[in-house]
Parts: sequence; C-alpha cells; structure tokens
Amino acid sequence: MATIHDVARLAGVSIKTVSRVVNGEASVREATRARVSHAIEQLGYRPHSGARLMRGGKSGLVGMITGAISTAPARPWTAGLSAIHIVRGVQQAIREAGMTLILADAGTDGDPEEVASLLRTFAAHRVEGILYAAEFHQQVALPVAGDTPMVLANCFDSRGTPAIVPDDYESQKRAVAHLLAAGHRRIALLGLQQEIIAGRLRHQAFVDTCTAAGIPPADMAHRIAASHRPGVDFGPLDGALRDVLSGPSPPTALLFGNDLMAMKALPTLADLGIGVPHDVSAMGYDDDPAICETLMPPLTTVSLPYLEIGRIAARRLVAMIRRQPQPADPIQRVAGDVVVRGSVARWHQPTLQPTP
Amino acid sequence: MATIHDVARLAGVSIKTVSRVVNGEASVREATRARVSHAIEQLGYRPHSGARLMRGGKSGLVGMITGAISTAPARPWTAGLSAIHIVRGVQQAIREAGMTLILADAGTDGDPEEVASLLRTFAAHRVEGILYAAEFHQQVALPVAGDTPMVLANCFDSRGTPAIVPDDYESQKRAVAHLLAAGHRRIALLGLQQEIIAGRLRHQAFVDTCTAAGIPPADMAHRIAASHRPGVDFGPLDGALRDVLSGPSPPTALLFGNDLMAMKALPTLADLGIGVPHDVSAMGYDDDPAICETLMPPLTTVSLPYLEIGRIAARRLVAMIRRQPQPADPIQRVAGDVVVRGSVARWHQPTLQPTP
DNA sequence: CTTCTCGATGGCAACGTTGTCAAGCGGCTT
DNA sequence: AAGCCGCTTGACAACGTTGCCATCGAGAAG
Repeated sequence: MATIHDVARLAGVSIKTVSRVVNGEASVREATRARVSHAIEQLGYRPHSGARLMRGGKSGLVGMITGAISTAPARPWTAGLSAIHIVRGVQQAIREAGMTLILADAGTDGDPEEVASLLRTFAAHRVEGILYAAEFHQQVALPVAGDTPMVLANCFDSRGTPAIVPDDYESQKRAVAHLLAAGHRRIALLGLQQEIIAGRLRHQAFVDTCTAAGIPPADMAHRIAASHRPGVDFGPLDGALRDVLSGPSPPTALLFGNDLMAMKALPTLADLGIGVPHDVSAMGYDDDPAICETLMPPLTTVSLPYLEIGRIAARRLVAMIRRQPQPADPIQRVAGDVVVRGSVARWHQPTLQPTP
Repeated sequence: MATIHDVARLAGVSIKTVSRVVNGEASVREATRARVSHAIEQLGYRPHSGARLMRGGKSGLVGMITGAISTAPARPWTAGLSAIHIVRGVQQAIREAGMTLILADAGTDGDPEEVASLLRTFAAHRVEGILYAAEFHQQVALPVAGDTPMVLANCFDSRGTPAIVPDDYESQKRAVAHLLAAGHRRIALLGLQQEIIAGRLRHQAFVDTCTAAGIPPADMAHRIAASHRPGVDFGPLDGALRDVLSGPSPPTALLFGNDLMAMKALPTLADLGIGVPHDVSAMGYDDDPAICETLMPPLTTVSLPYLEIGRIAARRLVAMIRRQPQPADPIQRVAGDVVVRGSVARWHQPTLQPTP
C-alpha cells in the first residue's frame, strides 16, 4: 500500500503538503491540490489509520457488544431477533458520524468473562466508545471499561451508565388506550413473566390505564402465559386462554405479551369457536412483520422501537465522545406506537338483553 | 492509557523486555516475567494496536460487508434474515482465529458507490481480509479491493474470487429423495422465480431426481409461486396451488420454495379440505424455526446452511491471509440437510380401485 | 586462566502520520 | 528602498511498538 511519501514524491511536494490535502486544510494552492489529488488517485493511497491513531489518538472506531447475532437464529422469537434492529440503528448512526463500527458477539448472553475479553480487544484497538445491547430489557452488571465512554441499549445498570431502553410502560399504555378507544371495557392481558422487567412494567401500565378509565378490577383479567425465559415456553398460554374466556363475562379484547404468543393462541381460539376480531379483539406486541402481516386477520400490535433505540444510543455515544453536554437523566426511554392492522374491532355495548 | 514505557518504568526493566513478555517470547526469566505481568495488570496496560500495525503491518482486522442487518428487519422473510446466520458463522470463525471483525452495512442491496466507500474505510483501517455476504444466492460484481484477500458468501462473481455458496441443487435433491423414500410418486414443486439462481437450480434438481427415480414427467408438476423479488410476493401461490391440486391425479406431496410459502399455503389447503400430512405431504425450505416449529403440523423442511457458509467463508479467508494453500476450485458449495418434522407422511400406493 | 557459548536484557531505528515552527516569496505600505 | 504581511510550503520531532544487534554475566570447554 502506498504511503504519504510515495504520494509526495510522485506529486513533487513534501509529505506535509500531502497531509494538508488529505485533511482538507486550507492554504494549499489549487494547482498543488490538484497535483496531489491526482497522485493519490493514481497510487490508490489511503491514509494509514494506525499511524493516524498513533499521532492523534483518534481511532474512529466504536465497539459494540451484543448477543443478538448469536441469539437471533437460535431463538427466532422476537425478543432475541429485535436486537438485530438495535445493531441496524447503531450502524446507521455511527456511519453518519463518520466512524466505523466493530461488532462483537458476546455469545451466550453476556458471559462476563467473554465480555471482559471483548473489552480488552476493544481497548487494544483504542475504540473511542463502547455500546452494549442486551437481548431483552434487563439490568446488567458489566465489567468496567476504563474511562472509555459507554452507552447501554435495551438494558441499564446500577452505576448510572447512560442507557436507552424501551418505554414498556408507555407503550403498553398506548395499546390499552387503543382498545379503550375502540370501546372495549373488559380486557385480558396474557402477559410475560413477572421476572422480566417488561412483564412487570406492562402489567402495571395495563392496570393503571384501565383504572384511570374507570374499568372495575374484575374486568381486567391478568394471566401469565409464558414461563421462565422470554418467549421460550408458552406452555401456560393455552390453559390461561381457556381459563380467562370461560368466565361469566369474558373479555372482549385480548392483549398478548408478544406477537408470537398471539399467533400461538389462534388455534385455541379457533378450537373454542371464537373468531378474531368478530368475537374478540386481539393485540400483539413487538410488531414482528413476519407474524403480524401473515396472520389472518393481520395482527394489530405495538412496535418495539429497537431501531430507534439503537440510533439514539449511538448518537448519544458520539455526543459523549465529542464531549458535548449530556442530559441529566442517564436513562432515556423510547415508546413504541400502536400499529393498526385488522385484529381489533370496535366493541359496541350490547343492548340490554332480557334475562331468559 | 498506559504505554509500554510506563510498564517498563514500573517494572524496572526496558521496554523491550515488556514487549517480550506481552508477546510471550521465550528467554525472559520467570521472576522478570512476573514483575512485568504484575505491572501490566496494575496499570491496565493494553498494547496499542495502531503502533503494532505500523510496526508489523498486521491489523488483526477483517472487514465484512453485508446488507443483512439492514435488510432483515425490513424484510423478515427468510431470504434476508438468513444472512444474519452468515454473520454469526463469520463472527465465530474470525474470533477463533484471534482476529477482530469490522462489520459494515451496505444498506440498499450492495449499492456499488456505498460498497466502494466501505472498501475505502476498510483500506484505511488496513483490514487483512474482506468478506462480502449477499442477501440471497446471486452473482455480484464488486469494486476491486486492491490485493486484499477477499471471500464471497452466498454469492459469486466472474473474476474467480473464492466464494462459498449454498448447494441448492444438492439440497433440493435431498428433499426430493426424502419424499421418494416416503413412497411419494406424484410430487409438485411450488417453486421460486426462475430469475433467481436458487429457483433454477432447485427446479433442475427436482426434475433430475424425479427422472432418475423413474417418475414420468406428467407426475412432476412445477408451478412458479412467487413473483419477482425473493419472498416478497406470493400472489401466484394460491392460484398455482389450486391449479396443481385440481387435476385428475393430484400430487401426494408438495415441495414449497420456502417455509413462508408453505405457511401461506395452509389456509388454501384448509379451504380445499385437504389435510396435511394426511391427504398431502408438504415440505418447506430454509428451516426457519419461527415458522416450522409453530405450524401445525410442524413443517418438514431443508435447512439452508448459512451458519456453516459463514464459518467456512471466514476460515477460508483466514487461510488466504495466512497464505496457506487453497483449493483449486474457487467456488465451494455447502448442502443443507432435510429436517424431519411432522408434515410428511408415508404414501401407500392405493390398492387398485374398481372403475366406477 | 582464557575463550567460547548461551541465556537474559537493553539500545536504537523504523513504521506513517500530523502538529509546530520556520522559511520563501510576492505584493503592499510607509 | 525597507519593512511587513499573508499565503504557501517544507523540515522535523513525536506518537508506541517490535526487529535487529549489542552487551553483559555465568557457566562450560579448552
């Protein structure tokens, strides 16, 4: 690979002048600039990032650690897959900032030893910032990374590291509001496990929003329809569904913990002779197009703004690297929007029926 | 960040000795080695990759270009998503080789200008090798990358660049053989577009394998059930399915172009009153667990060995970087295996029925 | 005892780049 | 004419590391 010396020789100038042209500095005569540019073109010269790094201390690299890549194919349900969106958002923002992303895979869900090893690699490459994306909304405890700026995505820690997380509460609130606006007054949440932050927050949002709308507690059913790990096992779903629908005044709308759960619920509903959305409305969560758009009817859901989370996380990291002022609150929440498809119908209060 | 000089000072040795310890060279007394190691630990010293690169010319970086990340969320059907698996395989193999992966996203399907720009970035970072992964099996024409070793994954070019591609022919052959072994003698292929390499190769494999098994041409139906872009539009599917099943001696087994297509076909089959696998057997393609394992019955399919392709591509690239001998044929094909689930039943030749 | 060998360690240059400082050279002011 | 200014250009050191060669001391061989 040609060096700055080769270019200088070919253009008949000093290496310093070449440096000036490469870095777009002023005060180079147009004729000189052209000669140098031509020589660069001719030799296919690219500045040596190692030498630059040594001189100036800026590597232009950002390191990202995620289990997303490893996890996505092994567990294709949305929780894992969505972290891919975070990577995508990060990629975009990092490139916009003119930096380069080093992506590393922590493999088995952030094994601390593995993460520490990756941080060492990053340190060797003098990354200017580090991003960590978790597979699902959770608290993490990462090894410290010296004084390299760091931002967490889809997770947070107890050290006050800046973190961008989904606003599970607000998103679920919007979902419930959507059902309320459609006239539903008896709603069931077939939710995620309470061990998961999202499970807790969304349940809380469900209760709060319903309560604020004057729904009596008896008309908000809540069942946990997944077990242990996110999305892994929906064993409880079938039973919970039958249970919640068998009461004297069954819900007119079902809120599922995620799209996959909604998809798995369809056979049971069909078995019970309950049509969606005619007999009961249904909403998913995650906005996984592969599921939502292929179901019949297409599934109304709430998007998980992972792309946005990635973008915001990367922008915040870049701001930290550039020592720009930071918001006071380390945690930044991003809510998703209701994606209206066809699985929610208006609910009309049935006219009073004569008791038989 | 501490430098080698700081370590040397703290340990009371010369920088050269520190260098020796860091690089695990022999001929350092155990006591000295321990002192230096301790100093390194204490200062949190990491060798400066930029300086190393400058001295030795080895960056330890491998650049990878893919549209996979961009594409996966926007088009969640398997063709796009699977490239994620390639990234995963590459990650594993690159890390095994002790190198670091720089991942870049070509965004809109390998826009040449974008790719060229990424190659420039890679050149600046002095990557030792370059990987390019395409979204689906195709021929590509990339800008040249100087003399940096390069390997293509899921695509190939006309310049004889080493390429690892799925063996669509062999994979489809195995799928057909699976059906033949189950006793099927009338098979329909609801295939991909012929514009796509996979579409052509799989059709050929279908015809060849059936022919070799003595199936008369009339009993191998072939319909194209997707239009233009891979997986985007299955408009033709419904019609093709009804058409192929309406003949006098309809097929006993259906081979779909991919899992998603099989999933979309189910409503039509239900509508026709045809049960799977009782009345007709069905096989998908891709082995997308989200689809295959959630359908009823679970879908028998053929895996697309993307993970393996990524791994092999990365290993081959590392071998090229290390100037190890290369196989003569630049193109390496990897076949997938039949994944047996529940959608293929044995077909028993019906006993001769009296003509009514 | 001298010479040789060998293991352990150190000194120094070089890698490619940019910041600092200085110099050359017109033209303009006094 | 002398001095000054601004524009353009160049010389040189320094960044952190490793390869090459030198040095030093201890023990072995003569």
